Amino acid sequence: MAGRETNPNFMNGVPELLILGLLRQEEMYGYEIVHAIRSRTDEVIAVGEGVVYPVLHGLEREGALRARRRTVNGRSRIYYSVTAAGSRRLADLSATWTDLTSAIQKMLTGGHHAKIL
Amino acid sequence: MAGRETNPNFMNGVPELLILGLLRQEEMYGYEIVHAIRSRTDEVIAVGEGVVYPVLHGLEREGALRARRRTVNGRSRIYYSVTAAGSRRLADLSATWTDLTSAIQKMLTGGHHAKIL
DNA sequence: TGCAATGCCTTGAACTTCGAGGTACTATGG
DNA sequence: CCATAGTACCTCGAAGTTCAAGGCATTGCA
Repeated sequence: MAGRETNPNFMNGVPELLILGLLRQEEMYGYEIVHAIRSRTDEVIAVGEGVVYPVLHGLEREGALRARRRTVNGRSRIYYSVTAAGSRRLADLSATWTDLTSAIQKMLTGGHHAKIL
Repeated sequence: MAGRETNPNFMNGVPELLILGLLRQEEMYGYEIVHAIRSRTDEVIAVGEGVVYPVLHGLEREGALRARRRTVNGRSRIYYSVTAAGSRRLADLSATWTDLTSAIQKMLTGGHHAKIL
């Protein structure tokens, strides 16, 4: 019994956050995003295409991204840009991420002492 | 083809990190840890017992934690404390976490511009 | 007596990511 | 001319976590 009420997968939405953050700065296509995340984080984070493409499609379906097909150098690419809804979503995810990291920071630097007995 | 070589679940080990960080400061038992995480993070993070107990058992099996059964107020509790190996593990996880957050921070504050074409 | 809280534990469902594979086209080099 | 590597899209199954809920036993309180 006792309704646990934990939080829904507190660790989620990071790939989404990264992708939206990237696209806010600059229009990009999937394949480019995969490599951009890798290089800009110096390999610290390396998500595969199997993560990026589904996220892209999901965000587009939700209206957070706008897709535009363009051909460059004989190559067909799908460029994504952030919509107004996407900006809001990004702000939300950013806030959540900030809360999370500062919570963890607080825990690690210790110094509370509120025992339960 | 093409060996993707992404990083193994870059988001993992956070519950472990939190638990080790907590126990480094002070000996605790499972049930207490669950509530401590909740209260010290102001509900931002709320992991359930289904997460905490398995992590505790795993860390003990690896030798990162030492368990000691004690009875307090007629209640049997299993107190865990961090071993030397546990401290090393904590240092590793902390470093990984720091790298991860600063990588994400870097991505979000933008300003790189190293396009791939 | 009955209910809530304490304290331990396990398990199945749900969700994410990983890793690999598939298709197609272009550029390069032998 | 053909083979290989790179670009660019996509999907799917296996693996790994976390969630939510439940079970069990004891103590405290009304």
